Amino acid sequence: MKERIFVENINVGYLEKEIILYGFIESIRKLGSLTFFYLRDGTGKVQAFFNKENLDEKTYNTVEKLRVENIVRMKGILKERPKDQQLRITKGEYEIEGSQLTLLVQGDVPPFEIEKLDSINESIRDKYRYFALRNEKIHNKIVFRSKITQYIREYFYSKDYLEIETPYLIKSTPEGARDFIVPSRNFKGKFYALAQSPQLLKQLLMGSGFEKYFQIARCFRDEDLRSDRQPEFTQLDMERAFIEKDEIFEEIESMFSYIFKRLDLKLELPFERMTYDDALEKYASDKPDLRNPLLIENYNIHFKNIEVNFIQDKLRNNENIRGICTNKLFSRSQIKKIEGLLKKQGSSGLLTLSKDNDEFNFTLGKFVDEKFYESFSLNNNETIFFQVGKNNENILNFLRHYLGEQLGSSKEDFRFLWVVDFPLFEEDGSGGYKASHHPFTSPIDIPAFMGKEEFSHIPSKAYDLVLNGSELASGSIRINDLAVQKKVFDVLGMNEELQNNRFGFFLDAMKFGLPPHGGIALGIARIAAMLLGDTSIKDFIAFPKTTSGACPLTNSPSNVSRDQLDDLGLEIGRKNGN
RNA sequence: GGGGGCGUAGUUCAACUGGUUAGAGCACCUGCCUGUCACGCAGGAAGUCGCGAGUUCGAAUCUCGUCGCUCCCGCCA
Repeated sequence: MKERIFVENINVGYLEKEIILYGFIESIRKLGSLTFFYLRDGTGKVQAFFNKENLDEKTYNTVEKLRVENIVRMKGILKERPKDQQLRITKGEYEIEGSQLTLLVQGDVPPFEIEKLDSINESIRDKYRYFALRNEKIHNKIVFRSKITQYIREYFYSKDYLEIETPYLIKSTPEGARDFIVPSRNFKGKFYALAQSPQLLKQLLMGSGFEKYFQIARCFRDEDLRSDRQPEFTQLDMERAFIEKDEIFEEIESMFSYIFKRLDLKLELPFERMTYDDALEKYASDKPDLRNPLLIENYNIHFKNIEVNFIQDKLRNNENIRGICTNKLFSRSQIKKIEGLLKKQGSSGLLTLSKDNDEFNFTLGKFVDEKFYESFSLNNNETIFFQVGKNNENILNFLRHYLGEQLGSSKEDFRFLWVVDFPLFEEDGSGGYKASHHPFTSPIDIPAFMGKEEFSHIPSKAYDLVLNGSELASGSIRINDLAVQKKVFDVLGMNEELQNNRFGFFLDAMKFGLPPHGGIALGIARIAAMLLGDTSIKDFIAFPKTTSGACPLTNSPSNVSRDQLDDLGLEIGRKNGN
């Protein structure tokens, strides 16, 4: 008995020979006694046809019964197709004249047409996800992601890293994201949490002498979703002992270089670097998209002497006048539209200054003189968009993006960027502090930090890797000194008891000594999505959740039985719905 | 928690200011068809207008509530 061959392996060597294929039926065309279709297997598509005249009755009856998405085995002779007939499917230059057909499975009529998946409603696609995944485009995204994972493993193994698993059922530590909690049967009334990341455990591994660790780890965070965020997601998690951040940057750059090489893509090294402060100042974002060349500038000094009350009030109130200069003139209605969009983002208004045929046009034109205009050294056909405000980065960021799109900034390149020196803490809005990365991040200047009483702007050794405006990775050099760690916990408002309660095991480990260490974690689905130019990660996950965190395919979350609850010593108290 | 968009046949959409029996493409079913590849032609079946109230002589359409999908803000150490 002859062996099956895969569509991708079809080649001239099989011409005029009998081959056996397995797969799914797509796009049937019946023309009397001729029946054409595409046969699709896991590797591609090829056209096949059956001619009634040359078939035995049994095969003919099977061909007559054939429906789209049926699962078959077929035997036939491989033929070359005339040049003018070839199609852009995987093996367009070939076709198979079938002689035998076995209908392995004839399922129900499909819930939608696979080829039209792009326009099918998300809820339908998700409910029949296994079916949607037959679509070539999504199928290939899952394949692509698998390749990325493979290359990452290849890279780290080649560099002598150990892949070590850490538990998913761990102790709940309510810092950071909300935990998914898991009740314990043996310890009734107590709970595990699903790991938000392997953070503390990988740090402990550093203390165990595993100096080069990596893991492709699932992370669970019970927070609201976005198109680039799922409640469970996979990270490449890595950590090394005796290392500083430049070495981590080099390692990750070298890893991407390897991935790009395997994908036959070009990549320039090293990646650009920018401090967090610069990123906010020039791009109003801690993850700037460098494909957009527009920069934000501070124009306070130009407005210092103009006689407009609301401007002076705002400047006295420590608000800033920041703006973006573009080499284009905008119509009144375009500007009105932009102002409307900005207001939706929370802006209180929009000022513009432009120069057309040496004539200046400024929103507050009647309140300013020549000196004001001269201070800008504006060229003809340029327009500056101003925003007045404080902590209005989201508005400026929106404006920069919008103007970038209007001016047609490139969508093609891969612009990697390290954003460094994130602040150690952020104000939490109620007089306290919260960790801006996580509480295990080392300050840059430890002695200075240990002496401080005020913690607003302490630069830390935390860094992000940004690609085209999307955060791909986040990491830091960690604290490995007990006193420093305890002081961070203090600043976060945790008293001694709480520290021991939540992180006692970790503080103990520190007492016995953790080497200096640091690492980083990269979102795998995001990498795959970004490399293909997608903003949503959903298609890179075989069975994703909806934006409410539900799974329409399996209908989770769902109720559990009385018995299950009894086993766990649980009772449903307050609840919404049924 | 807040804001925007959406929900009508298996599916994608239409149905004006409320007004006869809610339409169309694709898919599906039947028949014809030897080079199709968005095959073509003829015919057919197919609907709890997301769900629940309300207004009205009359609701897919208006009002209120509710559920779901999606995008964004908050949130995501």
